[in-house]
Amino acid sequence: MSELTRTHNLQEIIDAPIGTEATLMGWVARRRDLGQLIFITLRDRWAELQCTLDPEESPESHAVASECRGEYVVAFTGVTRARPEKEQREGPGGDREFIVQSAEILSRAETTPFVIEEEVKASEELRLKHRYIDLRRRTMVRNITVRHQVVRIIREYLYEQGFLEIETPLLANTTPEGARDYVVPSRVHPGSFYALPQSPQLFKQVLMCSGMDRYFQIAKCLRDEDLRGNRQPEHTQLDLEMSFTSREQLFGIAEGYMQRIWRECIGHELPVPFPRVPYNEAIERWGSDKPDARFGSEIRELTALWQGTEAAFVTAGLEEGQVVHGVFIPGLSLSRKELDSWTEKAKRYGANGLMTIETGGEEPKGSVARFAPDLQAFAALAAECESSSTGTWCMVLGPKPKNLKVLGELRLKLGEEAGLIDHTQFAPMWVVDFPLYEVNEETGGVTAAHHAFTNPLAADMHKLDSTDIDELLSIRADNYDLVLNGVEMSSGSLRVFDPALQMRILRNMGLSDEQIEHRFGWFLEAYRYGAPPHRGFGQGIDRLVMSLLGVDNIREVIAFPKTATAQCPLTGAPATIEQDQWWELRLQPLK
RNA sequence: GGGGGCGUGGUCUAGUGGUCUAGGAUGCCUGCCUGUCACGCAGGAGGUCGCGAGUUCGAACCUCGUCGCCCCCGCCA
Repeated sequence: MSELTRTHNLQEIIDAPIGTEATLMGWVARRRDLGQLIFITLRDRWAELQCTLDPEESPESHAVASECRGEYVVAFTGVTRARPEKEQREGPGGDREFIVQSAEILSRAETTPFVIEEEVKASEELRLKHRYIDLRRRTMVRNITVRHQVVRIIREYLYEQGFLEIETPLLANTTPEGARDYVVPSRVHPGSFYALPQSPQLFKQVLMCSGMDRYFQIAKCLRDEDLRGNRQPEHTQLDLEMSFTSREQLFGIAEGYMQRIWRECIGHELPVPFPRVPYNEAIERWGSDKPDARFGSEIRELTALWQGTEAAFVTAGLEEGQVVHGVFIPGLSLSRKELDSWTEKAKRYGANGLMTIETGGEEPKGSVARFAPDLQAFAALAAECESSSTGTWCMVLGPKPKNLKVLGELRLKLGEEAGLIDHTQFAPMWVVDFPLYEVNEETGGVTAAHHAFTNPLAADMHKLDSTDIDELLSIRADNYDLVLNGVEMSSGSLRVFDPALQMRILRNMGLSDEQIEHRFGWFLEAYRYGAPPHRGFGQGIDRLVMSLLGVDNIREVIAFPKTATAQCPLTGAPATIEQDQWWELRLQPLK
């Protein structure tokens, strides 16, 4: 092979003055052989450029180009020239071509398993099996590049703010709660196992006890649970923790880098501060702790509008103390068949049925329009909520919590159906003050809703010693989720830094002092030698990049993702191990 | 753990019991072509219809099992 050196990448030669001499290297994206003239579209990570091989210019190069096939790696030496007037094209490099004076094939390529094109037709499985080929596609280059930019911006921003980037172990201990752990057998200690961290939670809190003050890490988090379109067994998280700081200061940090990311990556200005919405209010208004606020149609209580109705089932429900809630979907009009399908959906979410009233039309329509005591009132309320009275009220009758849950789900689907969601918009919000505890279905007692190290809200601290389950469940935590377009982006809290308070919370969860000592002893001890108040959060990087790029599959923003069954089609992982490895680890598979 | 969808030349797909000797597009190979840019034109090669069993005179097509992929619920920060 020759001693050629690349002088320019394709973006550099496109940006250079016409007439620049260069040696280019890249992949043959396309070859157009006109018999005499041959055009080769060269591709690298940066760009694509048309290279012209004219036998009158260089017979040798032309001969080499005749041999070139798709995905051959070539080196071209020559000079850029302005394209003839009529041959100019829109887009980067469309004004020029590269006249090749000397050509060399650096590497030949077999026919690829699928065609490299933007609108990729190959199955995802095949793309993953040959991911190195898939990653040559412009969209994948863009996704991976934007991901890089996101991480770079986060790092730069946090360095400016005085954060220390500190690594924590991957070989750690099993976490007492949460998801299933990935475990790693210890050869040195047969029968003992490390667990791969579900997050660096305990380490980062202990780092605060060390006085590290402002910590962050771009950390891999691992959990052995079933996968989804936006879940992978290993995902990347911005893990962050700060001492001596208020909630507002912490929000300012997150808003700072979010704003910078959106501005620099896609030129979109996110207004700060993001709205702060208490958990209880989010549930009331959107029926969800992660509301999609890109559209209105918030949930309204409509019980009053049903007083005096002739519909027996409604009257009966109201007498039992049930209530009516609804969402108004502007522009929505349901056929008989569509209504049945939506009713089916509502029932799947737990409702007894779906009541609709279509307003704004000539005739009153909808499944319960004829029972409405005052149709005008529905139209008027619609106009007040959505500044339009043309559309459909979708209502459910039942206990309030169930109504809110059902409508929370329906609202999203109906909003999508009615085209109310502007997919170019971003609606971030902080949802704050979640319940500290939730009911533990197995024991009937309470367990930590988020994790056991979340500090209660100061105003609710006095309820901690209550023996009443409902009282305990009403305790709010000093925690917060960053929600964007209905997706949870990050989650964090003020941590318990008083060992005595931590004990009370763990005891409320039904743990004995022995269990607490065994599971969290080392951690609680760290808080006995001078612990600062501190708070932090973890932010999912994969989901952030998905949202930024508007893609709905997490695999599109990860270079080497796993399949839905947690396998890697490229490497074949996970795989069996050799007999001597079993032996060395003192393990054997169960029959 | 449960439910649903898919599996046909390299790739994407048509085909719902006999018309299939499996069609198309794209890719690949050969030839022709000096301004193409999804180049064009002509010709050619390429298939265990995921795998196994069954039903049937006859199966890409129906049934059962199995494997793989995707989506949803459970689960999961």
